[in-house]
Amino acid sequence: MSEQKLPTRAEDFPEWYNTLVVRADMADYGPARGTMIIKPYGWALWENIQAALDKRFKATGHVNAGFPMFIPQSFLEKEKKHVEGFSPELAVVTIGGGETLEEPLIVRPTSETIIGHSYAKWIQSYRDLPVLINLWNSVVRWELRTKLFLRTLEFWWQEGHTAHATKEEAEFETLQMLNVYADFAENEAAVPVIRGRKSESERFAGADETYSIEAMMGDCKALQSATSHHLGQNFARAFEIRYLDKGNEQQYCWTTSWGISTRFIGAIIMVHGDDQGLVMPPRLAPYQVVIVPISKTDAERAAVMEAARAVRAELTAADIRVKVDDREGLTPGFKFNDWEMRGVPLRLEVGPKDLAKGTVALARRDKPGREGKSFVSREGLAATVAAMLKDIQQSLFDRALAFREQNTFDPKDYAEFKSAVEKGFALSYWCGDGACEAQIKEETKATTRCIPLDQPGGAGACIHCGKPAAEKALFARAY
RNA sequence: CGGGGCGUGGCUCAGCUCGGUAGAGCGCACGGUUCGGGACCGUGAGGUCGGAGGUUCAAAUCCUCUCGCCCCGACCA
Repeated sequence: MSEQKLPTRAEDFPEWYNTLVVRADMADYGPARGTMIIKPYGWALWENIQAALDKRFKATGHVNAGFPMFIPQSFLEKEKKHVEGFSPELAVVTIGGGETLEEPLIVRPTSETIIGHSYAKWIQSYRDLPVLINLWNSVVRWELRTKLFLRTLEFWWQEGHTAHATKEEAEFETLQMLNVYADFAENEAAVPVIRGRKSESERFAGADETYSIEAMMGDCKALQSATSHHLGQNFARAFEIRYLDKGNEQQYCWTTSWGISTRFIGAIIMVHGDDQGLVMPPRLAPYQVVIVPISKTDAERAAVMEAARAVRAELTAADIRVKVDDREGLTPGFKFNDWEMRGVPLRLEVGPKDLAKGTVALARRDKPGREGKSFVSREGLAATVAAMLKDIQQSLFDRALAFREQNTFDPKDYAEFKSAVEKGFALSYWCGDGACEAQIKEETKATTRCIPLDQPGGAGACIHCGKPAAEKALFARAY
């Protein structure tokens, strides 16, 4: 149950987020610093995210498997850049069963190394390729500053790991999965994203190329929402993942990895949420419709509850996820606010007046007050509701896209650039030089989020150093 | 790790300066009146005041140590 008054996004966005996540029953703090408990309501959202993604992974030929959480320390050390990238944030087990271990075990921060070990054993011939495996698991990274869903010591995610015979196939896979993520984000979560390539400094430790989808949050900061890595032959060489080609020659495989995490829940919250609370995209919402029965007398209550259950049955039959709020002792007004905070896309009210008229009241979460409220006939209700959910889904996407475009700038010079990244995204020509990038970061706190795949074409001068630049980069302050 | 703040019922906090019977609001339980936008009344349960040591006739309050958490700076899906 919820209390009143959430801080507004305008007055304190981080506080709005922290309060909301806990109040809306999405998650709670774990007892160990930086850990997170995902509560049933939050996990229900994650399950819907998983289902939407898993369907897409299967459709592109992938299969799921389970890999160990513990990785021999020596594995991490086999790929040089990979160790360097991850060693500061590893959790290491040194004691097991009361004995000091001969070789410490790493709690997986990601599974490239143990995958590499296995693929080396499994792959002998070009006939064994490609290997297309996905893992649903949790990983541990010892972060210093944590925030529920966005950065915690342990987080849940999926990591895909594939091995291919050629560079081209691996490249295709990397971009294919990037597109899967973009499709999921936009069409399931109603989160508009920018697909792009990471700069060298933002690249995954051990990758030749990292791609990401980037989204704008309600405070105009960027959130990397999923990544897809072309690992080249780096892990193949480190772990001896080789195959015999048709000409009977040993070749190193080309591998990829790609992931999206519970962090994406943070994106959903920060993209769609408003000052009333969460706004769940209908396609992923744990409950798409909440029915609030309204009655005074016992007789009314019995009749209203019967109608509520009948409506639930009708909507459930149409594959709509419905919750009847039959809690006693709470006023309807309280329940309205409660479910608005939890972000249920559509509220359905059934009261004595509706029974008399053969109607129900519908209130859209995306449109507050009278504007979003309508009274509709019980006839054909499932179709009415389904259409409205579809409309809400679309309007959430449209609104988020408009917001991003409104806050994305094309600065003419570096002075304009500086104020642009204070306010939102800046799309600017950039020379690609790491030192230049580092200076921009120091001066503005903005980083290159990605080099968008969709480029305007042509060329220009780097927004910072003025050197010739072939591509525009997306700059923003980021989570 | 550097700087700042805080630990008192489930939650938010008051009490500490000036030592003397642990408080409030919210939440929770029960009873009643309510119910189409966050209802109200009554009754009640619940705390070794983060921990250890010290000073004192007496410590939430004073002293010492310790643990933990939050916020701000260097790394990150």
